[in-house]
Amino acid sequence: MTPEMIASELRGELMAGVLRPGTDLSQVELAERFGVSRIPIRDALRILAGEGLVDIVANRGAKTISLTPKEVREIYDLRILLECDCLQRAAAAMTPANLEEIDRVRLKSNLDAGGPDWADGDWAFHRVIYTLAGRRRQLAMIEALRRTCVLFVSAYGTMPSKKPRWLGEHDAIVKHLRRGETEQAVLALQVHLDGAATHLLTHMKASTG
Amino acid sequence: MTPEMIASELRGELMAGVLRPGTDLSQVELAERFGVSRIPIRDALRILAGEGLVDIVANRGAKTISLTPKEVREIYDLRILLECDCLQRAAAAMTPANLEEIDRVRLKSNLDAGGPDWADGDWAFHRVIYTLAGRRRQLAMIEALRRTCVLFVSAYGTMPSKKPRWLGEHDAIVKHLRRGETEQAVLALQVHLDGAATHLLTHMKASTG
DNA sequence: TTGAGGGTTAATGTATACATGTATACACTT
DNA sequence: AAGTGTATACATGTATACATTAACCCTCAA
Repeated sequence: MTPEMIASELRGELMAGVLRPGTDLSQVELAERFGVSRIPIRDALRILAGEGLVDIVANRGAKTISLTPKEVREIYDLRILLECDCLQRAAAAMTPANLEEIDRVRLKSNLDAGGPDWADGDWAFHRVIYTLAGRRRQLAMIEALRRTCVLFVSAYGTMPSKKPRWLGEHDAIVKHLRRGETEQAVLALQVHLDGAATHLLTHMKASTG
Repeated sequence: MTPEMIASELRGELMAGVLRPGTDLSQVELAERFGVSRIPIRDALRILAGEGLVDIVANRGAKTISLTPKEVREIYDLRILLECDCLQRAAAAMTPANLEEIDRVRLKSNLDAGGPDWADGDWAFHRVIYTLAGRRRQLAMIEALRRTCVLFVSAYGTMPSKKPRWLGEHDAIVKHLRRGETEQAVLALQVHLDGAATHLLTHMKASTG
């Protein structure tokens, strides 16, 4: 049980909605649970804090992040900025073989839609596209932002209600890419992300106020 | 000496060029130097790793980051994306009082130009503008990216050679903002950052190969 | 000479014990 | 009765000691 493994485990629970936003993360509890001392737990919490999933306050412990609607909106705006740029760069380097691969991943990810692994499948689709841009840091930043979103999406669990819409938008993006309509593909991605943001914000405001 | 204080101290040395890119950071050495045990040192290193200034490899220690020219280019591209967007949002919310404040900071920062505090002054100028956008996370991301750049800029120390150019570009940005020419201000910022990237890359390639 | 193997050394990683800081509850003052 | 102060309990922070890993060097054989 290395700190990385512990961080990975906690990250999974965070993103699956098991640990809801704002949950206290006690060092002693986690140490008992993972069967280690508090030292590697502290390391794991620092790792997660570095990823922006956990807030650490000196002498007062760690808790999972808790975002205001305004912050959620900002994060989605950042994703739009970074992901649309990534898509544009990817489109410039895209080959027919890439397009086939993308559509294969899309169809496979559709099978996960609505289920517990939906977030993974969705990300697999987006990632296979973004990877073509050859931008490691940008991809890492996008993934970090996406994780914080997933934490909240899972906590509210209302995405399946619009499953056909999300899948249709994925389809639209691929169609535009096939036709070489980069601008429209980028626009479709922007609409896709903006719609997800609006959807999440609606449910956040409705449930907590 | 809390981990935060230690991290802050090391961050300063990194950005001042005292600790050059790729330097090994021994826990025992740092512990002796700061007069604490290795535990708070480990915490400090994790904090810096979260900021992207230090790379930690399990069982093999920590070292200051070392970037390839390709990565430097990517980071500047990300800065262009995030900072231009920030400037655009800031321009939309800008009042005459804000413009005066910005020019005041600009003039003050000119005094630091070429000296050891140049990076601070430069950032003060950019930050006073970006803050108006009201985007905390975006600003934090920009600052993190900027820090990694400063680390390399300091290490090569060739920025003063083009001092008039950088100051002139700051001036141009403010002039465009004054006239309400947002698009041109954004373009000027893009040119400013791209020029800095090109300058740094030229010297990186020339000195190390 | 070169390459593989093992042993030594020095670093990091972890556990335990102790120190410090924070929160809660209760008594006390106003 | 409300607020403040204090004591106690509990969580986090740190130091020391030990375990473990990795790097380095030396030996030995091809």
